[in-house]
Amino acid sequence: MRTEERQIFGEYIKSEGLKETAPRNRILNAFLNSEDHVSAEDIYLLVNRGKRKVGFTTVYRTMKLISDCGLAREVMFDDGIARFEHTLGRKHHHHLICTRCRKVIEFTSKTMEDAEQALLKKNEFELQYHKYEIFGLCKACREQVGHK
Amino acid sequence: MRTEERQIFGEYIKSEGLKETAPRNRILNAFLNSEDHVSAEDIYLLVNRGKRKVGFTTVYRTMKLISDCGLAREVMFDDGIARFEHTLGRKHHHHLICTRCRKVIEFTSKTMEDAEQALLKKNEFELQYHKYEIFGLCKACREQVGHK
DNA sequence: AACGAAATTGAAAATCATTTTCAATATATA
DNA sequence: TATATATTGAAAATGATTTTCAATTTCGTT
Repeated sequence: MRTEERQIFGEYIKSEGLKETAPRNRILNAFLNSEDHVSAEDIYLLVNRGKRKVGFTTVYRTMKLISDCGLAREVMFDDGIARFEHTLGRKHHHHLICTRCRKVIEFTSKTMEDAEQALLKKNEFELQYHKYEIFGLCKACREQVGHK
Repeated sequence: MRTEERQIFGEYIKSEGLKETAPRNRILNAFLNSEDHVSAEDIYLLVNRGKRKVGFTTVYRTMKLISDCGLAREVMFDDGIARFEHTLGRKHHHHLICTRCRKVIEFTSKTMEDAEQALLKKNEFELQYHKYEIFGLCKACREQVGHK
């Protein structure tokens, strides 16, 4: 399973003159089996549920490789913790983030994309990357907090 | 000058049972005379150009007071450095950020706001705050880098 | 004008996510 | 299989920000 992702990672490793190792494979698997928006700590905990241990340092380093080869994108919300989301075969999106339960909803909007294009042209700005993050309360949390 | 801002700060200080001090006034002045998007370090340097010195700690603490009383908003781009922008009499906006020269252009867009409202309703999400940051190269940097 | 309770200051230490260092270990090519 | 090179992970370093705490300042009250 996840053959395509493994292959991409393997080829990247090879093309960079790096080596395939057990810790790297363990971390890649943990990431591939994770849901979106996992932090380095999340991966560290997932990977170390079993007998053999992997250090924090290796998790950070390997997540960088996984990002560099295009399987993940690092996103930084404003709690100062880097999180990783899957990118293979997914289209670019933005986030609705619940500040109470930390649930993340992804969204895209053609209208917004068009407005952004116009804005870039008007300001003669060359896009590198962008983030649109909307923080608030999700439906479930709104109900629990009593905001109807 | 900046009477209104000073008054707002003074009243906030009083209403919270805090005290007016020289360091606080010096920091407030530095912020009021600064352009937008200054970091704590920027303020620290501005405030300490003269004879009497103010510590880093006090700058951080006072910038928090200035934010709490509504004169500033703390914004966090993704370089991990908190910056402060003026809020009095300014309307909410988003940012185009040049990754080369760090120039910041503010923008607003009715189209995007409307799209956001629709999105919030559709996801039954209650907005707390949001950020739309577009990173890239400004016109000047594009030319210097040779991207026509 | 001085008193004293309460707030403030700032230097140094603590925090916290992440990165670097470096000696010991593992990989893969010849 | 040897050997050069990459990897690992514990511990120390980093860098922005926060906390601690003893010394100092403020301000309402004498």
